[in-house]
Amino acid sequence: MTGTGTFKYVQQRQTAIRAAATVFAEKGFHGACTKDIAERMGIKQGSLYYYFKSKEEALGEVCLYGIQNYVEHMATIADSEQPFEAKLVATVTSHLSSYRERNEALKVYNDERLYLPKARRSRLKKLGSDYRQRLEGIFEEGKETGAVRRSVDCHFAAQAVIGMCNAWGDLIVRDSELDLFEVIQKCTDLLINGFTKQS
Amino acid sequence: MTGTGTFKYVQQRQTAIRAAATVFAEKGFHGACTKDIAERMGIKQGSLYYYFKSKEEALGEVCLYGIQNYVEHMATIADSEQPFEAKLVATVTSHLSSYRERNEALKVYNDERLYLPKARRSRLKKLGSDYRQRLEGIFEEGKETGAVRRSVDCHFAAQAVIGMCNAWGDLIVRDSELDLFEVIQKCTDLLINGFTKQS
DNA sequence: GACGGATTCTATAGACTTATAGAAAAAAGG
DNA sequence: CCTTTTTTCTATAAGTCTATAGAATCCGTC
Repeated sequence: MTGTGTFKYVQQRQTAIRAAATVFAEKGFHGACTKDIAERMGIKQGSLYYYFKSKEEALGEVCLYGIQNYVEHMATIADSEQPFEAKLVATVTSHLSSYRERNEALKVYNDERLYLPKARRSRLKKLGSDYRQRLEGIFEEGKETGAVRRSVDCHFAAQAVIGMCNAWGDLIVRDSELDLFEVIQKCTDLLINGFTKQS
Repeated sequence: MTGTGTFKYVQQRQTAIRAAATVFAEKGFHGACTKDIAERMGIKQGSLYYYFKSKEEALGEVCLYGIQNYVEHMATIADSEQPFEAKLVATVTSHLSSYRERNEALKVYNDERLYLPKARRSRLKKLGSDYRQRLEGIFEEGKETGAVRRSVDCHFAAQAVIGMCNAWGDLIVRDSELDLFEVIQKCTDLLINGFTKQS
């Protein structure tokens, strides 16, 4: 039935998650139908239920897959021994790179997670707010070391970084020609000028 | 039939648009059903079609209603005789205020417009890109007068402003306790520090 | 090549939605 | 108060979609 640890099963479930990510990103959770997802992975609609108990479960897996990566990465960045600016650059780089690597999953997390059943949503919410808090911590640390201007509101700053990354992430997903490193460069430029003391 | 200019008709169509905005914002275009919208305005599902030819038309009207306001306002700002910083503040203020005043419609424009039929979508797209171009123009002007740093990419800057406003707008719609003017204050602070020369 | 589990298929029940048609009610006008 | 117009209602056709059940196929192993 389900949950078997076969080789193919694990592999195919992964493809299923990616397929779902693509379709959800394109049509939204409610606009997408299970037939679309199944077709994209080359199986028939009914067969999809071999991998997911329900459409909602598929959404949950996509959302998790979307943020896992950069949320885990954040712990490393925050705990590292780098100066404020380097941490900020690392954060933006990690966040925006995730949009390229994981393609649509992160976008789906941002746009569709509120359609998840409550239990699953609050688990994800925790990951999200951990992320924000750690970022906030980076700003506070920056204030202590004198890198960040005294007048900066760290909570606001963290939110602004995330918001900006997501806004650009959307464009990155939509337009594959967009130069990722140019975007990273300009975002960090704006943020460093906006938040740090001029030397 | 339709299109009559009766008093009540005009008034009710307006309520219909607002009702649709709320429901679309909450459940997304595909997740919302015409019954939800009708109920919210106190009529039965079928009666909604007295005001809209289709669900898609409703979405179109909501999107238009969402941006009309601040897009029109932009022309005034761009053409005015203020220094760069004042124009930037005015833009952010106008954009974020729209989120409060027009409630969900602007959010719907951002999140759901891609589900519109092509013809309608491209008309809206034009409004959106006019907006961005004018904002870009403000930055270019700022560069000429020396307010904006030479290294700034005006196209990027305009996109960043819009992205940041939308990210905060989302939070503003979701959390009605958020202090609008505090957000405006901090956003403009970040942007001015990020893009202009320090005095 | 027969067995057993893993994977996919077909078919369908049941629920929900949009949009329309025509009747009914309400409001306006003379 | 009767007529006309506007607005809302009920009922429903036609379509779509999720999820399940049971049959069929694939595939490695003995």
